[in-house]
Amino acid sequence: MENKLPTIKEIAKRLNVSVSTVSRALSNHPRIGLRTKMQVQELARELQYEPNIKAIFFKQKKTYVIGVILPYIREDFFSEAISGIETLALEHDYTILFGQSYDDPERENKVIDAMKRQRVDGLLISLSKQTNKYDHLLSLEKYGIPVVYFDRVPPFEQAHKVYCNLYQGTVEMVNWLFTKGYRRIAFINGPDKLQASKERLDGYIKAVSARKLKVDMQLVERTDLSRERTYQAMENLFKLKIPPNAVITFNEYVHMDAIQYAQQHQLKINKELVFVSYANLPITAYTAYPPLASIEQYPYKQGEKAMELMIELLRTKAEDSAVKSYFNEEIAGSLILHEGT
Amino acid sequence: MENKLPTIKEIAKRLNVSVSTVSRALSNHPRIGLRTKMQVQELARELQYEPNIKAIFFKQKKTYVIGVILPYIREDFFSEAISGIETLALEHDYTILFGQSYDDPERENKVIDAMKRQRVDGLLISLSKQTNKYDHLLSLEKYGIPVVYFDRVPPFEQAHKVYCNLYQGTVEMVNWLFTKGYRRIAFINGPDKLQASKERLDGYIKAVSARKLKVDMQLVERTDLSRERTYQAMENLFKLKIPPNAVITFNEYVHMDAIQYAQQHQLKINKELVFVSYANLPITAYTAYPPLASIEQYPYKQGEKAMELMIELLRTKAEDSAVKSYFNEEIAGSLILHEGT
DNA sequence: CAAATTTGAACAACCGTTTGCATATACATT
DNA sequence: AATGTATATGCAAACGGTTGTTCAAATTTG
Repeated sequence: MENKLPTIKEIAKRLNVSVSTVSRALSNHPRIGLRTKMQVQELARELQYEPNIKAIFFKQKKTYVIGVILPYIREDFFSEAISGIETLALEHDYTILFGQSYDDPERENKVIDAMKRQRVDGLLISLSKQTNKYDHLLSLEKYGIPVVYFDRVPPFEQAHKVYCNLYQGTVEMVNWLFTKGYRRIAFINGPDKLQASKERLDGYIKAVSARKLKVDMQLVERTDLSRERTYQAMENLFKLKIPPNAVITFNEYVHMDAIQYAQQHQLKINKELVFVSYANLPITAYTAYPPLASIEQYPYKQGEKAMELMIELLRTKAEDSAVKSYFNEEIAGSLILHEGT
Repeated sequence: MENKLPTIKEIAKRLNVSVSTVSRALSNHPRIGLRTKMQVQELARELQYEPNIKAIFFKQKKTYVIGVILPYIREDFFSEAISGIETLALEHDYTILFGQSYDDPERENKVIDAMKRQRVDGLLISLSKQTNKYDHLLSLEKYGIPVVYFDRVPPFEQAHKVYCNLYQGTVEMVNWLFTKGYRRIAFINGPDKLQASKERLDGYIKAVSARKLKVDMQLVERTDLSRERTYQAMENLFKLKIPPNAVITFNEYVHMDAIQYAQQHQLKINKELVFVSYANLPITAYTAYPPLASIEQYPYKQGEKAMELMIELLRTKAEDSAVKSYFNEEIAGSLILHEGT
């Protein structure tokens, strides 16, 4: 029963020719006679022969496998991103090896090691929000495994990156709130370490100060993205003497937690205060209080772009590894207004 | 710069010994002298040698890679399932190769082929809802690549399966609605081909007839899971002379679409009619009208279980491939009531 | 018709590692 | 001194392919 996968040897033996002949016949080498070629090809078809890519890759020192590591596949943002990656990968005959870090640097390292052991051709990674040591990643590059970071990118220059710049989008969003008449705009930001937090904050400060207003740092809170910390942030904001009438949240998971807090505390959402956010996840359309506006971060596009760079890196690697410049691909986030505002 | 990954040969050359000696020294073979062993091990450490697992696997004819194919990673159900798979896989030193079918049999086959080419040790798959040909899958098993189906399982017996039985849960859910006083219970089912649809319907019919009531087939609708078809189903139900006062939806994506329809048509949700569903996704907690009750299908557990079976299959494969019985693992879905009912 | 050229196919090395078997010392035993 | 026996190491084959080189036969050329 256990039909072994047919090999080139098997074909050679049956046809009484050498393996090299079979190999060449299959790849249509001109030095092989027509008769032999036909015979080999027919038998191959008959046996449903498929070359053992592992053996070939092994020789070529390529695996055609790209590792992808992201924090939580549950988050729509990342499942969209991996879809972009996968689709492009498939088109170029790459396959993707999957791993989650669960925002835990230790697990992240474990997964990185597993991928290294599997000898992936390259690695796409969106960093855990806690990651602050980069040796594991850097060592990959030393061994010739290119790494492209996307969305959650490291703070240093020497890396290939794809991310969404939120600075301009944030400025736009704040301006939009101002034109709608909201003056007291709170901002619940994410973890300090993330570049994305810095960009958002810079945009916020820029937009507020452009109105010749002093930035009130009491209105700027921070959350580690846990529900508890978000509740805490909301509490701090709403016990202020003059509470905000608009809240910008770091992303829509924070948004939903903030909304829940607001509901529990009888705040009149969309009346006495409004919410705007980042990510523009489709799921919010189904929720009771979607953000009035949200900044689209194009996860699918980011994934695609990251994979595109990877393919480029792998293509040029062989040629001149001397030219060592880094890709730094910025996708501008854009403000999406939701219905009925 | 391009530090090649060090090989056993490299070490052998530097120490002027043979590769076999190095290999044995590293695996602590007793026939190697202490001095040599130490030298080899030290140099290995120094060069940060790591064995090329690909070469070893190639020899062993194992890859330690398990393919996972599912319809849409975006759906929480599947991202939970893959997390269960991944975690267990990692514990057993397996890595997972990822692919989505997007519910398209053609793409499904492409991905299956890619996985076959990559010579995965085994395949876990949740079928596309359109799949009705199984040759691609069956051919894998012929070549000794075990396949375990989860959640969306094929209709025939000869396959390893893990799924959630919804029959009993559905009976419970209908009974619960009855005790709450709802008598006119509609049912928006999913595609006929899915076993899951059949189970749900059987449970519904069983529970209704157990009350000595005649099953009114006007109350049973079907959707292909698209928003349009769900709207259509809702329309059919609510133009009945006596419209339902409770609706069971196939899953929570259908639920959310149905809710949207209800809102658009000024139906008084949770007043003149109530909704219950399947899947029990956490996201519904954030929505305006979560289902009053939902049947938990334990995606994480299903993923874990499927991987567990796979590990078992791979473990026993070597031994006696004669014993060819199929695993058929049923996990009972359970009714979860939501707050405030 | 011998020499040169083309054609078709086999040989062998290689990728990195493991492992059964052979070999070469050194030492102990008759 | 001859034999036996550990002990430590090397050789070579194997996994499934690719590819540069060699070699023999068939064909063309002068």
